[in-house]
Amino acid sequence: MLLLASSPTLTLPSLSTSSSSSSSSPPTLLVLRNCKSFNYFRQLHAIAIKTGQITDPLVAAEVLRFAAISSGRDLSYALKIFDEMPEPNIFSWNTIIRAFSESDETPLHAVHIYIRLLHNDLPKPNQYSYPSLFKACARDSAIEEGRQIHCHAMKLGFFKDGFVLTNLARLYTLCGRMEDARKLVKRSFLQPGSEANAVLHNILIDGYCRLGMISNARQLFDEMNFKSVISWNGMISRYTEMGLFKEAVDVFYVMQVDGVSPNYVTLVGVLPAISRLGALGLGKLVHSYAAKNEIEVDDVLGSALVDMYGKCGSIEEAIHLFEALPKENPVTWSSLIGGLALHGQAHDAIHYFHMMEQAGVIPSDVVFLGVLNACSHAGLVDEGKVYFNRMVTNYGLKPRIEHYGCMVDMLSRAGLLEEAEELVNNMSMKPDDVIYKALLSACRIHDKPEVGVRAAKHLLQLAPAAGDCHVLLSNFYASLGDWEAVAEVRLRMKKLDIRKNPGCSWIAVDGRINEFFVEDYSHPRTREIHLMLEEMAGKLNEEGYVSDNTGVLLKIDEEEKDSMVLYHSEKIAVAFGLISTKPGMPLRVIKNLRVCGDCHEFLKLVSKLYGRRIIVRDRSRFHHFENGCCSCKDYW
DNA sequence: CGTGATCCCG
Repeated sequence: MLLLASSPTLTLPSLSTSSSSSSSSPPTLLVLRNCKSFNYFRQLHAIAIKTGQITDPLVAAEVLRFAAISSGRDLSYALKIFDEMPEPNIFSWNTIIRAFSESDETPLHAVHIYIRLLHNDLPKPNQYSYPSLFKACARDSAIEEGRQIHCHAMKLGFFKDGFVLTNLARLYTLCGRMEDARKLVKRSFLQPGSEANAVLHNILIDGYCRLGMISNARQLFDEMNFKSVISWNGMISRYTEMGLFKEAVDVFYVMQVDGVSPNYVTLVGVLPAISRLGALGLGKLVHSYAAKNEIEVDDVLGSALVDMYGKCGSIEEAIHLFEALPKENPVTWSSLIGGLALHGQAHDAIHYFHMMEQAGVIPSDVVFLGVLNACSHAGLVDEGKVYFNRMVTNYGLKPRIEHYGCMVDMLSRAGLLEEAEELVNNMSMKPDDVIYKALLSACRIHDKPEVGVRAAKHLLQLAPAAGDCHVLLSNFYASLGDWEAVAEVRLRMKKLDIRKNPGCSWIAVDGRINEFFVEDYSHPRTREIHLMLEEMAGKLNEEGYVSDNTGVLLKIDEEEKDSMVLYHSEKIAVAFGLISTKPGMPLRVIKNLRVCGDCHEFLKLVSKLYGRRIIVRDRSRFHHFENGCCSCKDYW
């Protein structure tokens, strides 16, 4: 009974070797399969040895299984058990091979064991041996070993086995050998419509995407006439991963036209793309699809939905949905806190952070990014410092470059340029271009030329060919009145063909996304849009609005072309929204750059004179324009 | 006694 001391609630099989041992299946086998802890397992192992049950190959295999591939595995213990087996059968060989193939430290040890297995008087490897071996090679990028084992598998006749082939394809794609992987598909003996063939193609598509060869991936995808729902999910996720959000959403549509029903993973995969596009209508559709099709909104899908509502401008919905979700997962919290930060609701973000702590959930570094971002947008410098310190001292989290980015941005915009620069100089890693951009853009507003000149030098070194950096540099020198430096930057841009990022805004109307660039005349209703713009300008002028063309005159505008600010993309998008939606309907616009000062004033007035809520998400945050005011309180 | 492809917050 001493053995029971450490786990009194568990029931052990009887130690007596009398009548009960006559039953056909040894009780130890069942108990082993349900065993949860390693301590308890060692007791069972001891019992199996004591009772002689260990000589039963099934019991021995199960003992090895637990030591080798259960969650609390112990590889050296497993190897000891394996080496003490008198004549391990092929199941046990496969188990120990798999155990090492999944290890982080010595995956190739699986191959060493395999070499032992190749001796004549031992069992022959079977189709279950090879998937683990290829995984082992993939983990170690051991392409030469992989090739040789590939030959063995083919010689033994496993060229029709789906699992052998898919794992082999995985090995080749993970090693970047797309040609070899492709040959495998071409010469495979798999049935065209079989599941294994779909898996094989999915692996290949994933391989092309990993190498950035998205058009090869898409071509292969289009050629598949036996796509599984996983094939569709994969394509959607890969597009999203590469920032091709429109394409992701497009595939999501086409899959449904093809008659394939989206499942849980489809929704989780497509939501981030919808979020980035700010397509609230489509996001709501996904939400109701989940409800109608009894797809459970758990913490993962729930977090994706909370993120979507936040990024699509409906922070109230995000909060409402959050309340109904399980709250053990830090991702659920960071989705909400990140959303609140985007909307400038810093006090709410901090409030939820405290609730998270009270709920006993350990915050991740992403949660802190949300909190710091919120403090930065609201100018809460003291609070920002408190949470930055708390992250390090209370939670032992190392600040990443993004955290420093938030802090530098927060300090700079609050006018504390010297303090910001001190932080940059003392941070524990090399500052990147994002950091110097934050510093430099604030130097212009707060008139700190010395700090700015130093930041500009660093920026030119770090990002010698980036368009947005040069715009920033030009802005900065222009604010100093240093026209020679401005000319120099512009000459450099011309010589190196460095271009500004084209400004782009989009607005969804009736489920369709309408995209506008600066001075864009390509939309079918462009004539009406420009008449509307002129009407708006006239109406605003009566109210005393004077367009602020300074940016244009100084040639320091963020937009693509040096044009009249009246044709900035967000103004075009809003004009289009006004003529294509019912009076009183809110307008939701997404923009890829920061809103300029003139557009900000313009939209404030439009919200008042046209009686519309205008919700604009720019590169860093939301602006809710209503009745002549903006939610950012002009601090952005 | 058993192996493959899709999955939330930066």
